[in-house]
Amino acid sequence: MENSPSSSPSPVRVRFAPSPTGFLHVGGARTALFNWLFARHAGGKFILRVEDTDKARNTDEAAQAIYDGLRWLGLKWDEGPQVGGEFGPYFQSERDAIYERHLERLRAGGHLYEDNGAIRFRSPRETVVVDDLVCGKIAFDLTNPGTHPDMTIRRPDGSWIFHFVNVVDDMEMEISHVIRGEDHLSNTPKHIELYRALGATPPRFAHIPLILNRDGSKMSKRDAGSSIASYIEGGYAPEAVANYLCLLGWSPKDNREKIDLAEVVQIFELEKINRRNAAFDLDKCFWLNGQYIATVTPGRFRTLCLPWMDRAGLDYSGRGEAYLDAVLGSIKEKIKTLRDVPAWTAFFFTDDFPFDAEAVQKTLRAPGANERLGELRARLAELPEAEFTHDGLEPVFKALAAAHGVKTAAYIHPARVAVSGRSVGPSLYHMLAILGKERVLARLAAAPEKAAAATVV
RNA sequence: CACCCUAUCGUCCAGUGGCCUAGGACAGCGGCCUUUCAAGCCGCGAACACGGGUUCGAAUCCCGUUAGGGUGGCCA
Repeated sequence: MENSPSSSPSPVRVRFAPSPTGFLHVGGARTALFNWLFARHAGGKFILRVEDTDKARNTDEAAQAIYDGLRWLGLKWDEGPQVGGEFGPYFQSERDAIYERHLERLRAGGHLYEDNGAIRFRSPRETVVVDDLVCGKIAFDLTNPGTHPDMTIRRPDGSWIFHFVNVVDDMEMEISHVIRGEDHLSNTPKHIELYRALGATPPRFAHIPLILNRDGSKMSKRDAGSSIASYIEGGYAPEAVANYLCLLGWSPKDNREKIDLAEVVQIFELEKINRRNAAFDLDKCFWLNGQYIATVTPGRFRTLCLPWMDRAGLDYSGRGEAYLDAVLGSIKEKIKTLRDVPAWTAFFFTDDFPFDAEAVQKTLRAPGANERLGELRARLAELPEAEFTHDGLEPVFKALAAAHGVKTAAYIHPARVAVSGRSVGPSLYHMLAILGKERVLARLAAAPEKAAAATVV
């Protein structure tokens, strides 16, 4: 009565089988991630199958969001659309002949009957035990047709119903473990009936808990953070999102939050997955993203930043790679998302940078600001080029402030706004050192005029 | 309505009979530092849903209640 594991070790083959809706849901992404982790851990295959039953229109476009999302997360599939494989086609819309064949087998076995033109599967009416890797053994009593009606597997128009094609595909593709959302748990006994009627041994099942909103409601398309695209567009690092998704229902058990995906592959086990639904905490994902950005290697950080700088039209190539890396290094531990990159770096690459109205009003137009900028410029002009470094600049500011009996901040703030147009940004001395003496002096000199000209809202 | 799953701080996760006056993280609050900050550092508040058992002993096991989620489609 149970779908017990076959005694002979079969290769691990798992699949992610989304329907192409035009976007990749975080819940789906996590299901894909867990499948991928399990496959990688076991040295098996991760397969992508597009369940586009009776949705022939725009399939390619709609499926693209899924490909993009999975690739972005780093989840490469071993078989499926665009990469091929021996078990294709990987679109249900192209597997009609296969379904027909199995339909005939069921018909020959006396498992089917017609109902108003639709085809139904006659349930054996037994108690079916699902032995789930996450949920344990669960007995479903299917003996009552009133509560468990025979499922339809084909519509009068010839199109197929999910339960049937899903089972046929998993069987044909030799899927060893079906790892899917818990919303399918109650359907699993029906699927097992189908496998048996088809003379097949059911795969192992692992139903993972669902991802809900913070308030416990079901996450819908419109909820913030429900689409993977929102993370791509929001300036998240894929490794941060993947890491966060791992932590929803699974944990390394040692209170670590930041953990490399490569390490998760090593220690991931389906049996350790929580059985409880998880609420999605966008704040924590955001925080984790900041942690990743602050600690990635300079090379990786540059790779993450460049698309954003390109999109903003920044010409960052003029001063060379060392300059670029110095600039990026100065903001790396400060920004929380890649979205911030253009605004935080634009002034490093052009003299025609915008001035923040509020910063101008509050700092540059403050009483005495112009005088201080003038004093500062005079002192910095005397500083040798070679000492235009963090350590060389700091004493100049301090000495100047001390001489006037004011806090160093009195010079720091106007200087920051003068050279960057903003009140927030990288550490000031580092920022000045990267810009270099010439540009700093020029900007200090130009600031009063710019402040006067700037439109304040 | 029936069946299934679940039930530890606001949220995520740890805890699998004694190490728990329950630990970590995010968020919140307070303080410190400071050259801005959505930075850093320190600290505080915050939970075992409820009721019965079992046991020398229960967050951990059992039963019930309640709550949340899922399924019951000719959606996937």
